Amino acid sequence: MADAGDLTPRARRILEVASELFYDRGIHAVGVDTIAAESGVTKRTLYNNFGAKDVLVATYLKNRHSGWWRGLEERLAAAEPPRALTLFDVYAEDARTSKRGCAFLNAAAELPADHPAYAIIRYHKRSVEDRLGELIAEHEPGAAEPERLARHLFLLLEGAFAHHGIHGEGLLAEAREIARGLLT
Amino acid sequence: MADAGDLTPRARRILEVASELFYDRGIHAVGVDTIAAESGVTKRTLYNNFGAKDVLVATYLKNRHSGWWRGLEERLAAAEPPRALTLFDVYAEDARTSKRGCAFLNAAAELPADHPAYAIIRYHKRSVEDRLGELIAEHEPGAAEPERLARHLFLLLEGAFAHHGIHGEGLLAEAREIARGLLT
DNA sequence: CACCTCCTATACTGGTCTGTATAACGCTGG
DNA sequence: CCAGCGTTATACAGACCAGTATAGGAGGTG
Repeated sequence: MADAGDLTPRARRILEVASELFYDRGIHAVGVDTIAAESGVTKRTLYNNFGAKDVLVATYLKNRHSGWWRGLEERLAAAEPPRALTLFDVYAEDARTSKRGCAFLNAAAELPADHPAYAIIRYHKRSVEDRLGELIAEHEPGAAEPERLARHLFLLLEGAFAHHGIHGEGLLAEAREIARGLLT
Repeated sequence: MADAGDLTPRARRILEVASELFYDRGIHAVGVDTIAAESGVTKRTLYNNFGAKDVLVATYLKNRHSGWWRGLEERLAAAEPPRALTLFDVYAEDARTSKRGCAFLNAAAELPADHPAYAIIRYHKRSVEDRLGELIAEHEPGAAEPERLARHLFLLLEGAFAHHGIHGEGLLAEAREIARGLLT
């Protein structure tokens, strides 16, 4: 399960196509034949590069995390305080792009807990919560219960994203407003 | 897609088995052959009773909603104020039973938006949010922004449940504590 | 030139998917 | 008794599933 940078051009293409299909239709609903055909590549090439579907799934999530994280840090570098709200902005932008919600929550809902991708899901979500905690700490250095506030905002964020496909538009904007009211 | 009460004993058995399998392993991961075999019934009987897997899936969620809702109202009838927190208790109890999180969120993550079951998912979650709004209104009749508070607690509740399988124990208890602090 | 790596093309294995066909059995109500 | 219904048992269709086998082509490097 290499980084996307280590991949040959064909392998990168396979990963791109697989990522889009996994996200849009779900992981179990997409077969390797479909991925190979849509990538314009034979199945042999897919298996030479990834070895198994599970590996491709894990690579999909790992790559999605690192790309998303890079974008987040870029946004944070240009953001003005309170930067914790920037996380809500980034989530809202993701939600605007698609109605399928969070790729990581969707994968977690579909995969067994011992799937190799599950650790990546945990890592991603823990990273988000930890980063949120840092952003809160930098804005409110003397807060009474910083961890509790971080958890509070994290739950708002994740609740809104989890319900994006079910509830409809505007939920993340509302969550952002609620979060803004919780910050001094 | 009948109520569970209208079903023949065999059909009820099929629905029970299918419900457990769908919840534990995911909908796409469970085939009708498995359901029929585990129910001690032939596939013909399954199809005579439900007609198609999609119908069985929709019936699974519809039945799960009505059973869960009955349990919720029983708990609410015996609860002391603020009864909004009883919803957190019920969710926490669900979470204690299984690590697989919310059956409705999981199904939504896996199914396309035009699947017959999707409307049931929307209905279930809208019902929960509406009921939460009522419980808040009865406790704080003069609240400044009751809808916003309801949305706030709803997001805490759903965020915690969505992350139950990822994050580990205790998240719903923390969400409950946060919610308690938001109620007067 | 020879080698090596990546790729193509095609076919296949063995299994699972949803859904249907055919025929017979057992119970229950008229 | 008998007709009807839900059921059993077995088999099948046609498609898809993950993954492998075999053989050979294209391009660069020694």
